[in-house]
Amino acid sequence: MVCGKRYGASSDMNAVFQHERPPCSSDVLESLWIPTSSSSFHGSNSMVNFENVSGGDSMDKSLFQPIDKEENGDDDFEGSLLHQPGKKRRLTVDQVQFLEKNFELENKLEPDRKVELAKELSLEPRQVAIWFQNRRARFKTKQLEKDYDSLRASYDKLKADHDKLLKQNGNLKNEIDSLKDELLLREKGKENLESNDDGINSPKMDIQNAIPNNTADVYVPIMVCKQEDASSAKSDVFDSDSPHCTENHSLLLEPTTTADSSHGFEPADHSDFSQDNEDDNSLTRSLLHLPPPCFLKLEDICYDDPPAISSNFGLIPVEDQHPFGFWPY
DNA sequence: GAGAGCGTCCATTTTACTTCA
DNA sequence: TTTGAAGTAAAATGGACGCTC
Repeated sequence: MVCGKRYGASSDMNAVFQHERPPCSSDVLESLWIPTSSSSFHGSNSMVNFENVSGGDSMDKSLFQPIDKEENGDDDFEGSLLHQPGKKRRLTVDQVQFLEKNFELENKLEPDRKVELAKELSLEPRQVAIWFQNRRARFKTKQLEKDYDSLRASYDKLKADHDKLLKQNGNLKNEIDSLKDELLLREKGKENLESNDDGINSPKMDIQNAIPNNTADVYVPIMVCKQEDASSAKSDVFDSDSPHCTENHSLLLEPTTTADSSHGFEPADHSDFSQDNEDDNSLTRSLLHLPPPCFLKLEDICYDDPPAISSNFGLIPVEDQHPFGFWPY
């Protein structure tokens, strides 16, 4: 339990007051409930100016005296609101209003202030203390309700954002799957094409013939490109009559200078491929089983417009490569 | 350190008052 | 119009706990 904690005067007190009314619902008493937000106060002890609480000089202290016997309807009314054992009386509108003003200034009650308020209102100090205590409880309840509403609104907003992100994630996954399917279809079509063309003048034969026997020869470096780029590039290559078509068969392979390599090259670094799941790796492996690339001796390559490739082959970031695997410049 | 006194907080009860059938 | 039950809000109570002396 936390004792002695102080509730600071909330800036929302007016809002609180708007929802709270004095314990009176009769028309006569309701007409007396006129919240005054511009009342002036005096004194270093933050006490509400008695005259100003209920509308100025016209309001005298009689309003804080016991209400009329007939209005009260109490036969044993003694003309005082001082505590009477066994009798519980509701505070008058003006008393409540006066207390509200003081509560707005300071929701804690110092002993001196309590006595002074009690004297002003013709109440027992104990009654004033109890009123402040109950008022703090009501204020706390209101604050809890407000906090709950605020938290609820935040939660709803976060949940909406979360659901939106989940939906976007699902859409992206679907897009990835569709792209994978498309890639597989292209690979299947390629294999079928190769099986039909197996024989003389097949690209495979050309490629194999183009592989030099001397692995120590200098080969044209290769580029690594995106999976889909490689696929599309291959399609273009095999469908093309371009004299440079064979250059692109090395897209997925890197040159190696190791003399003991049986083929003179090794599979390209797969780090640039999607590594999210095993499917991607299997796709990559399947791509590696495509027709061997064509390696040309450097001196055999003729460039109409030689690119500055010597330092970029194999180093070009995947993202920066041309989508079709051709020279990016 | 123990304890009395006083305060607040909290849960609960009591009471006043309103609404409605 | 009167009346009593039900509901509500506020006043008050009692216990637990913290702080000071």
